[in-house]
Amino acid sequence: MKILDDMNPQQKEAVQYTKGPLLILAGAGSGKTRVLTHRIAYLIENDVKPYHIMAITFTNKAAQEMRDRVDQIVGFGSESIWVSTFHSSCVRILRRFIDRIGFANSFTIYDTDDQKTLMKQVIKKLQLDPKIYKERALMSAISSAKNEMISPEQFEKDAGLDWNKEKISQIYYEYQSQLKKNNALDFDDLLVKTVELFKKCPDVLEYYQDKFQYLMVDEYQDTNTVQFQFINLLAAKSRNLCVVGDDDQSIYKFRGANIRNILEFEKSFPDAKVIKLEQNYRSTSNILNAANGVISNNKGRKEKKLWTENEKGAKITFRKFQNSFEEAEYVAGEISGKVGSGACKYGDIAILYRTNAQSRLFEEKLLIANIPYKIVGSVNFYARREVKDLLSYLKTVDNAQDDLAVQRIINVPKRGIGATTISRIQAHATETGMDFYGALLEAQYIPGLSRSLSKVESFTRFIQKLKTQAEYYSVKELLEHIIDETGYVRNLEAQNTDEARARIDNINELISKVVTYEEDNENPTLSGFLQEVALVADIDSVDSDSDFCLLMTLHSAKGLEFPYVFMTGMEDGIFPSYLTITEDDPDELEEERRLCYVGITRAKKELVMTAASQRMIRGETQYNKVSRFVHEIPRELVELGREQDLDRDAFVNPRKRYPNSFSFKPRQFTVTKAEHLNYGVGDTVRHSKFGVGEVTNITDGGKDYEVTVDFDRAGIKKMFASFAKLKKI
DNA sequence: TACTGGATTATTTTT
DNA sequence: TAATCCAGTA
Repeated sequence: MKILDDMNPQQKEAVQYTKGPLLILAGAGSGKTRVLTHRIAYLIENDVKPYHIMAITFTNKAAQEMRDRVDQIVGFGSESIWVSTFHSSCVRILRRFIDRIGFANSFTIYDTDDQKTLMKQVIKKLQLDPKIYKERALMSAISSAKNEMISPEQFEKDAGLDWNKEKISQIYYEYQSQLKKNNALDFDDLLVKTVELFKKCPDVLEYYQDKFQYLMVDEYQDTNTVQFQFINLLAAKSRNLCVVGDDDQSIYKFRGANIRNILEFEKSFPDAKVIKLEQNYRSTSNILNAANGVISNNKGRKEKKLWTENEKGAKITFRKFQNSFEEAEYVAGEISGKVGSGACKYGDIAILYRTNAQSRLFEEKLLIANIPYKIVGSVNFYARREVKDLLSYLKTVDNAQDDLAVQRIINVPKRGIGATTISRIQAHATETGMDFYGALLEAQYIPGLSRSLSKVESFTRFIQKLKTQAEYYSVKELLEHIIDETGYVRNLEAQNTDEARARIDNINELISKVVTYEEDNENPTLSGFLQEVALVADIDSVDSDSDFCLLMTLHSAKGLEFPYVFMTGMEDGIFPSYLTITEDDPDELEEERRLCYVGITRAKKELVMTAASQRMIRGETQYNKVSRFVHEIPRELVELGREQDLDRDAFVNPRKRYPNSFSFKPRQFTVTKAEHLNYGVGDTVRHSKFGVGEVTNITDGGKDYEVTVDFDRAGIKKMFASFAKLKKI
C-alpha cells in the first residue's frame, strides 16, 4: 500500500494504530505532519468516511497544507474532513448552535484590539481609576481565568476576601455582560462557550461525538485547559483520539498552554498507546546536536533522544557585533552573498528574533541591500487601522448590535460628531437598554444633541442605505461603494505621504481578499467573509512558492522549516528575555529554552546565530552578554568569528569588524521579471525608502530589469525592478 | 469639534 | 523609540 511507503517502523505503527487513544511524541523534524496526513489517508482508504474525521492544527495554513496533502494521496474526499484550528472549529459549531445558550448565531468575534477598547469602556463605566486598573493586566487576568474555565461567579468565590481579586471579578462580570450585549465573543470565549454548549446540551455534544469518530490534534503540547476539555468531550464516546506533540516545543504557556496535558496524557487515558518518533529527517547532525545540547539543560521532559542519519553539515556560525546595526548589516550581507553565489534563493532563508520590535532594523538593511523580504506577524493585516475601519463599516452593516464597530466609524471620516455627542447617545442607549446603533436611529428624541443631530441623521441614513444595498450587492461592490461614499481613499491620496500610500495599498489588498473569498466560496456572504477574516493569523497568508526572505518571531516560526536560518539577538536580556532572567523562575527560563530549541530545529542546512553587545531598546542603550543558550551549544559545533566572542564578559573592540560582512555586489536574482515596466528612462519615480528620483538607465538583465535611479535624497542607486517596486509619478 | 505639541509611558511571545 | 494621552488653542 503506497500510504506506508517510505515510512520508518514507528511512523507506520502510528499511521496504522487507529483505534483508541494514541499519543505520538514527535521530536522536531521527525515527520509528524507526514504521519498525520498519511494517517488520515489511511483511515479513508480503510473506509472511514471523511466527514467522521477531525484534525485540529495550530494555524489555518497548516490545515490547508494538510488538506492538500491528503488530497494528493487519496485523490479526493478531503473537503469533508474538518481540518481547522481550535478557534475556527468552535466558530463553526457555535454559528450553528450558540442560540441554545442564549446568544444570537450571528455573533461577532472581538480581536485583541476590540477587547482593549471594550475593557476601557468597562473601567470607565465602573468608575475605576485607569491608573490602577490597567486594561492589559485585566485582560490577561480574565483570559487566564477563561483558559482555566473559571466563570465570573467562580472567580468571585475564589477571590474570597482578597479585595483586589474581588474587584477583578466585578470587572469580569461587567466585561462579559458587555460582550453579550454586543452579541460578541472574544477569542477565549469561542472555546469557553463551545465547552459550555456541550455541557448544557448533551444532544449537541452527542451529535458531534457521533460525527467526529476519529480525532487528531497537532501541537498538543500547546493546548490549554479549555482546549483539553473540548477535545475530551468530543472524544469521550469514540475514544479514537490521536494527539501529536513534543513537550520540548511547548512555548505558549503565556497563553494558558498546559504542558501537563501532554506529560500526563497517559494519566487521563490509562490505555493510551505511546509512540515515539525520534528520527529527525530535517536537519544536519550538527544542527540537531546543537539543539539537543541546549534542550538537555531542561528538567522535567519526557525521555527521548533525537537522532539523524543526515550528514554533519556546516558548523553553527556565531557572530557577535558591536551593535544591532552591524548585526543587521551582517545578516543582509550574508543573504546577498548566499543568494548571489547561487547557493540558495531568498525563500530558503528566515530571520528569526525574540520580539517583533527587532524586525525594524533588518527591514531597513534588507531594503537597502535590495533583498526581497516579508515580515510575518507584528501587526496582523486585519488589525491595521484602515482595514479595521473598513471592516467596521461592513460589520455595522452586517450586525448593528456590535457597538464597538459603530462607534469606531461614526466619526471616521470626520463628520463633526464628537466625544460629547457620542457620550450623550451612549447614555441614552444605556438608559433605555438598547444598543448604540438603535439609539442613533432615534437621535431626534435624545435631548441636547442640537447641532449634531443632523450629522447623526445623515450617518444613519448612509448606513441604512448600505444595509439595503447589501442585499443585492456583492461584498466587493459593497466595500467599494463604502470606500467611494466615505471618500476614504481620496482622503489618503490627499495626504500624499508614504504612510498614506501604504494604507491605500492595504485597502487594495483588502479588496482583493474579498474577491478571493467570493471566488473561492459557493455562497459568499458578508457574514461569511467577516467570519473568515476574524480568525486569520498573519502566517496563514505566507505563500511558500514566493521568493522572499521571511522575518518573524521565534513563536511564529513554529511548525516551519528553512534551509538557512538566522537566529538574531542572541543576548541575555533579549533572549532569554529580561523578565525571565530577573524573575528567576526556572519554569519561565525553561520555556525560553524550548523556544530556542524550536528556533534551532527550524534549520535544515545552516544555522547562523548573532548577537550585539550594544542595543537600543525603547530609546535606551542596553549592554547585553551573549545569550546563555549560545553557551549551551557544545563548543565544538560552533564556528566563531573571533575566539573571544564566546568568552563571558569579554570586552569588545569596537574597531574590529568583519571584512566579509558587506558585499552588496550586483547579482542575479531569481524573481519573476515583469513583462514590461511602466516607466522609462527620464521618468520620475518613487521608492518606498529612497524617495523620489529620476530614472537614468534601464538594462535588461535577462532575469530582471536593472534600473538605475538618481534619487533626490539618496543619490544614484541601481536596483532590480521586480523588488524595488518603483512607482511612476 | 479638531488639531497640535508636549508629556508620559510601556514592552515578550498570539489564536 | 514609538505609541498614546492630555491639555490648551483655533
